[in-house]
Amino acid sequence: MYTWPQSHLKSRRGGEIAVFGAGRMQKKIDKKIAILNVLKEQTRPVSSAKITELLSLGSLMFSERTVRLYLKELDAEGLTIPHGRKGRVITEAGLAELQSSTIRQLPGTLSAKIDQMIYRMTFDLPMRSGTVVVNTSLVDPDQLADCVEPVCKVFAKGFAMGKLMTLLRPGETIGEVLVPEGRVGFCTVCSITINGILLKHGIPMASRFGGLLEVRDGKALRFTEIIHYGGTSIDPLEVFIRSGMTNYHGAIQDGNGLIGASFRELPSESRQRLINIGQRLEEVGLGAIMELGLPEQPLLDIPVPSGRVGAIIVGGLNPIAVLEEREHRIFSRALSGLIEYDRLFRFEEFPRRLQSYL
Amino acid sequence: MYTWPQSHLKSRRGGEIAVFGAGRMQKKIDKKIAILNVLKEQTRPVSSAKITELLSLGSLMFSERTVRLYLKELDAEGLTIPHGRKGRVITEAGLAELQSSTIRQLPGTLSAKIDQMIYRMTFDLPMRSGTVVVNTSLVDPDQLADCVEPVCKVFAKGFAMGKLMTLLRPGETIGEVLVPEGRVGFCTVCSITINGILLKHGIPMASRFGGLLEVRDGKALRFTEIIHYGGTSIDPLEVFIRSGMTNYHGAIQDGNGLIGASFRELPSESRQRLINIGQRLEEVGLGAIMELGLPEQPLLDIPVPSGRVGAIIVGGLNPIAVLEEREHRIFSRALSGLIEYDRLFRFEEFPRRLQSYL
DNA sequence: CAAAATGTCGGCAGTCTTGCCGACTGGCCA
DNA sequence: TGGCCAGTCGGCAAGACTGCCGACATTTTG
Repeated sequence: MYTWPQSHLKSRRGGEIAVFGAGRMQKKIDKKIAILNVLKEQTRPVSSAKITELLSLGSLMFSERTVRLYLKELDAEGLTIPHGRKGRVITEAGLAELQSSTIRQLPGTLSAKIDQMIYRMTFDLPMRSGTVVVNTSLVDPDQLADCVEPVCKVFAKGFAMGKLMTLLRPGETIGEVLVPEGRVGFCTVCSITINGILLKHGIPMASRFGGLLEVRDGKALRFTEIIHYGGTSIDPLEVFIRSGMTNYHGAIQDGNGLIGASFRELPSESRQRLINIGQRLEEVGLGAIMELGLPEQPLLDIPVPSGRVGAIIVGGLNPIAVLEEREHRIFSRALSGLIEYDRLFRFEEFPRRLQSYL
Repeated sequence: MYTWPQSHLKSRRGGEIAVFGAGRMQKKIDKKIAILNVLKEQTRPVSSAKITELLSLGSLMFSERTVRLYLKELDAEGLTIPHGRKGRVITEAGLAELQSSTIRQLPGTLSAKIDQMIYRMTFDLPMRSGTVVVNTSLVDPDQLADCVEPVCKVFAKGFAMGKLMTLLRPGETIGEVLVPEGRVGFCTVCSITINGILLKHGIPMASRFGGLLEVRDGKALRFTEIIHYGGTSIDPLEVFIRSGMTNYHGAIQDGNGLIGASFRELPSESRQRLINIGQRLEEVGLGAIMELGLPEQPLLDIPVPSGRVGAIIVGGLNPIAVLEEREHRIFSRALSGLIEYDRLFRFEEFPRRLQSYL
């Protein structure tokens, strides 16, 4: 299956021509794989529109009609089966096919991991319960105690994702991270939790890139460095923090500094709904939207495709970055795992809670 | 010019559909802009084949025929003019058009900078003269003296780009970097010099990503982290080094460690020529090719598009990374500028030369 | 329960993309 | 000078992509 005629087709002259285009058949295969990949993540039948939407999260842009066309082909090949008008599900054969061709994927970029996490989290906004995605840092409790004040200030100034956090004791695990003896796990809500919540409300928010955001008087000014999620295996904010390129000191002092933030985009029609939901997020301590663009309008000079709006979301790892800035080497892991919402507490409680870990 | 019908075209039902695809017209515009961008960099007429080739350096994949089609349209719009069979050049109007739509570009990714540097360098392999692209690190001469041995070892073990380097005195400048009083500028040849040299020989080598390469017994094993050049504003290797994620200590000790390297690809037919040129590069102290894949074959599990081969190139910044690993904070700038080839000397001279800077 | 609303699917047609070919030009060599 | 080669160009047709529509199924509403 999927043997393609393999450009033997060098024309008499201009022999190189066939080389540059990846080849038609190859493109088709790639698209099929992409679709199967989306289907793989879902348990219930998915419709073509939904698939298109999910695909667009990963910057794959083709129309709903085209997706439907491919689905038809996939049906014919037995890789998917239609479930009436509910949509399609992937078959065993489809999974196998995916397996065999998964080798031609790049080693896990962050986008992939983000998608996964979004599917797995369960937080329900009206119920205020379920799991959220968190970042975890392993730190020496004494060093942490030293930095209680600036950490709280990062929250207070709104440079953190929401107002919530939690602490883990030695021996506890989160995802694949085990808190070792003599350390404490410092968890903050990861900003992609927002994406997850929005997706459950039918708003497909796509993460474009993470970067260092220059703030002036507490307002977002511009990105000084960026790394696209689609092109990295390591979390951009993690990198900037470890490299000591941030400047939270200034940010919490007088509102001028460099903080971690990320750029996302969503369909223009969802804008108003995002504003409504954003308000409710603030109420439950998960507010994170720093800026929201206008349809078609560049945001901080960053252009958005037509029909979409841009948004700036503050980085989840921000509070812990002040430790690194104080030359304390810490181990941070973005997207480390899921945690129940009711295990989180407001940052104001942080100093008191920390006592029991010292 | 370039007003597009702007998706008012919501169909009666399924109103969202039009949103996901970026729109046909938009796609066309993007392609035209891309072509104009290529043309802008060139002074002499360029043919459609050449343009396709250059375009493919930036992962834009469409066929030579398609480029020709667009060129025709551009001609008609007066943005380019055909120069007989030599090719096309961009017109004033074309440049203006580019200017006005340049706003919808992302802030300078590294790819863009790489392209620029490649065009500007002038090194000529047969003549062994001209300029090459270098990375510069500003370091305390005493700290540097401490690390002479490991630095030389990185070169000796072949974990550096070639065998050459140079030193700059306080007050000298390279690109936009000025060596301050009390520091010395440590320059190594940047690995994209290879791309530039190859391009002059008609081989379009595209840089895909930089990453941390795990070496086992001195052999490349796999990438543990990667960042695509197309998606970052900051040099990946710079980042990994600053984050302290490398392990040169091990690499030069027993051949097991983590070093900076980058993944590139080129057309399959160029493979043999690359081998030949690679040999000559070794002779002039610019050897950097660690691994070269086979056509169609994944290299270190990294797939390549059909008709292309992958290559692993060692990172130019590698020698200086040992300093960072010894906890010496240094300032490094990849792609800092151009320097004359004859100002470089072999690393064996490094200890002696350094004396005069102490 | 009927009517309306929402959402899926496939057909059709127009546009975009690309492989292939023949025509042509300019350079090189016998 | 004539023939061969390498490279460019445009025409043509097949294939891919997508907008638009009508046919239906399911859900919601009054």
